[in-house]
Amino acid sequence: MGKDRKIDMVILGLLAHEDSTGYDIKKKIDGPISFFWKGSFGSIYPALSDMEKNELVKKLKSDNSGGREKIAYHITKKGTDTLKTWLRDESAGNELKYETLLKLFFGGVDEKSVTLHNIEVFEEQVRQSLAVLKIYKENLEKALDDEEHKYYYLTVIFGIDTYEGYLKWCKKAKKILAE
Amino acid sequence: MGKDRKIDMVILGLLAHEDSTGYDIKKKIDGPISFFWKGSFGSIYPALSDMEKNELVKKLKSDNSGGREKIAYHITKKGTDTLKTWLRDESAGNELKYETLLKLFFGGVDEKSVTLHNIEVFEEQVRQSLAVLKIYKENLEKALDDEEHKYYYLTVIFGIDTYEGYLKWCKKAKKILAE
DNA sequence: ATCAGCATGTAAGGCGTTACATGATTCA
DNA sequence: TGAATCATGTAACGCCTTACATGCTGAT
Repeated sequence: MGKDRKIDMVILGLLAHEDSTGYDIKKKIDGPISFFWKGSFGSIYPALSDMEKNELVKKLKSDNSGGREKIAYHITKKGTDTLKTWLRDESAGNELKYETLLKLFFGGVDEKSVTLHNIEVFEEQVRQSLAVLKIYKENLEKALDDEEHKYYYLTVIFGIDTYEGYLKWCKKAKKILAE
Repeated sequence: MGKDRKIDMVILGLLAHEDSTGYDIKKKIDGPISFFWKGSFGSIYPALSDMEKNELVKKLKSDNSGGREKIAYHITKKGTDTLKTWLRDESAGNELKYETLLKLFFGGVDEKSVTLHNIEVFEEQVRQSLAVLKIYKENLEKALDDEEHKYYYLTVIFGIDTYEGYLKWCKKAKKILAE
């Protein structure tokens, strides 16, 4: 019976920082957040509507100057309270669906070369993601005195540490398989 | 339009190793696989039915001796081929929904102590999972000559490497926040 | 002219969870 | 007797993705 939609918290979190349109929110989710969460228009717009009905967000008067109408949203007091309640709730469902690991686990069904190739593909993806994260990190280190940026920085180094661990594992795994 | 249900592959992968009932499959998923994939009865039984219709698995004659009837399934040639096709497909959607990171990212909205506490809760969970994985690892190292166990072993050390990375990050993060 | 990007939204449908329904056996 | 475990399945419902519908502006 839930009302447990996490996309609501993502939107509320972003709105707590600044008023945004659904389109803006989508762009932000596709940025650094995309390393640990995803969201599509098909989930963002309905979530905004629902939250407006529940008075967690408020529509600002739409801007019709230039282009299609733009509807920016502002977080309400009730919205901020909801966000804080969620932040203070210890329980956090960290659900991973790691298809790479699944393929690895069942690798014995097929030839060894198949698994080896899958590891290499994974390694390449990780390397690319890591490169992006390192650029984020460098830019952030120039502005670390800003308290707001600190939290962002922590998620970025989380990604870097994790991905570096993955790369180490890839090397190890290839060696073990070759034996 | 997809027919892209990954639970099918989990089931097929497990059946490739040995004939099992839906109940058995659930237990196996709740074991070591649970670190990177989840599955409930509500998804397993319908998946088995569908795959039987599509001739990927075959019902073995049910065993009525003792307790409720037991229906074991066996993977067919078509099932094995489907599994291999998936294994050989490079694309792997590694979707993470990391609520801990989400809370961290929006931590600036609330007091610092809230984030600090969330990190500590996360740290404790990781520590516990790590302990379980290390037991798996020890047991596996006694039977590493078995080629089948090698793949299992690789997933376990993946978990260990990853979680150790998380712990390192937790320490770092607490320090940065305290500054 | 045409295409990419801006911008909002709906519709269909897949995937999955939780809770429920059912019922036998084993053990305290 | 009652709880736990074994065992299969269905129903209701929630969440999300993809694809579609719509239409403006600015650059090529």
